[in-house]
Amino acid sequence: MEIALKIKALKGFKDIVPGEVLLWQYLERVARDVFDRFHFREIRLPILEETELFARSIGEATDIVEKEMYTFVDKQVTMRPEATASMVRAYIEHGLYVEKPVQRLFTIGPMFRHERPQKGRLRQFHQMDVEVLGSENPRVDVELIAMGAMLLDELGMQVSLELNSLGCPACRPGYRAELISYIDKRHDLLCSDCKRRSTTNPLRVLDCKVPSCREQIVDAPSILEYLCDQCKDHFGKVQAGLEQLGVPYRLNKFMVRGLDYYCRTTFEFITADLGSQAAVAAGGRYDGLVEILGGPKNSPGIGFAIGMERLVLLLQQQQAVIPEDEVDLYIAGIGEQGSRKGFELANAMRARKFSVAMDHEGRSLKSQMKQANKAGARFVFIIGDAELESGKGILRNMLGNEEQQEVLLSAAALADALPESLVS
RNA sequence: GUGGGCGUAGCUCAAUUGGUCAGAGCACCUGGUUGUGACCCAGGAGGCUGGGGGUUCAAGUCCCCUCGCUCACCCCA
Repeated sequence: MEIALKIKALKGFKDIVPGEVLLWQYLERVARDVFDRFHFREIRLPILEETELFARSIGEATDIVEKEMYTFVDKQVTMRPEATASMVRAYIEHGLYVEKPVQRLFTIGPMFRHERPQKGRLRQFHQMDVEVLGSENPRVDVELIAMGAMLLDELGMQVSLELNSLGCPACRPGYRAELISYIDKRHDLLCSDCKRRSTTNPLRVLDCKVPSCREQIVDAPSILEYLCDQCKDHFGKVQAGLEQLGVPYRLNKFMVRGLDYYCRTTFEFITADLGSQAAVAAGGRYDGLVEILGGPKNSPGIGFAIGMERLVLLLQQQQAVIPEDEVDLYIAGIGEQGSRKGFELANAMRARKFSVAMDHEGRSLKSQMKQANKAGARFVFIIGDAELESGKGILRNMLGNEEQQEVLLSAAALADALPESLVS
């Protein structure tokens, strides 16, 4: 170890080093392309918001708000634990609903939750968040879900889609009461967590992983049987739409949400390859949220978030196409004069849109060739005393075997000698 | 907040019952006749074995404490 390098990144905070960044960029590139095809526009949002925003939207009693937020207590501001609240805040603040009745937005960036880190779960993590604000049409639900499926498919992900409806303020309370009475009858047979849940968040009992609890809830009342006519109709159209587009899904009447604002359609794209962090993307409808945050009444919304760390983990373990780092041209100078000329050419070639690498440490030609190879250079241009003398450098094709040619020591000649496909 | 696993070179890991055990592979650097990569060969650099204390003639190797990492629970993307 060098000098006291004692300061390390915080627990749950990770550097994404250059070798991994390629994968992240690939992920973002594919995602932006898909979002664009579905005509979503990017919005960039602040990372810090008033604490109140999250308390009101996510819910005071949720775990996120109760114990996982990074809050500056003396300032009443919080590092965002998710993006939907900010998205809706911006939607209201800028009157976006006036500019365009239905807004289709996405944002990409870091989120912060103070949880114990584990596989696929960090304290600073990254999400791609997609939202449609201003439409209640079930076709929007279908389109959004289909987009998620298309994105994951294009990334080569093996995931499955689970779907449920949570009802609305008109029908959920009735169901909740039924469920509570069902749970209470079996209270003694539940695990300790579920005993606690039965009062704090009874719906959570439905997705407990303890086998004995699962046995108890197999016959629990299903929300789907308690949906009001409007919700039932809406959910039916969502399912029909998914079938029309050929998006496979599985009904999961036990799937619930951790955030208060969700209603009606909820869905998760899950994988079996990430340990306990199975959800790579999840979301749902939140028709009351805009109004709760002070926006216009009757402003429905739906969206979902994609966990980028989780996707990167999957890409890595599924050994998906890992893009390689490479440069077009490596300039190898021999001796002070040669590297001096090379230095000038490198700059000129970069101005001509070629990516160019060069060594400044006075390495031997052999060493520079090795560097060029490692950098993934397509071509190496060699300039030494002899070349300065003749006015022509040696252009070597690194992909072929021993293919070399002489090229005048000028950026114009060099650019002509290189394949046009390299120009970026 | 609760539980389990683990901490030896940049990375992945070895080191018999505590006694040349501080190593290998990869990566890195330099060479293999004057100025040419990938493969190969030869050298080299790199670790106070996470930190502190204890037991012992002797400790990566045993005990205690501490810090860190990791997986899982809770919860969630």
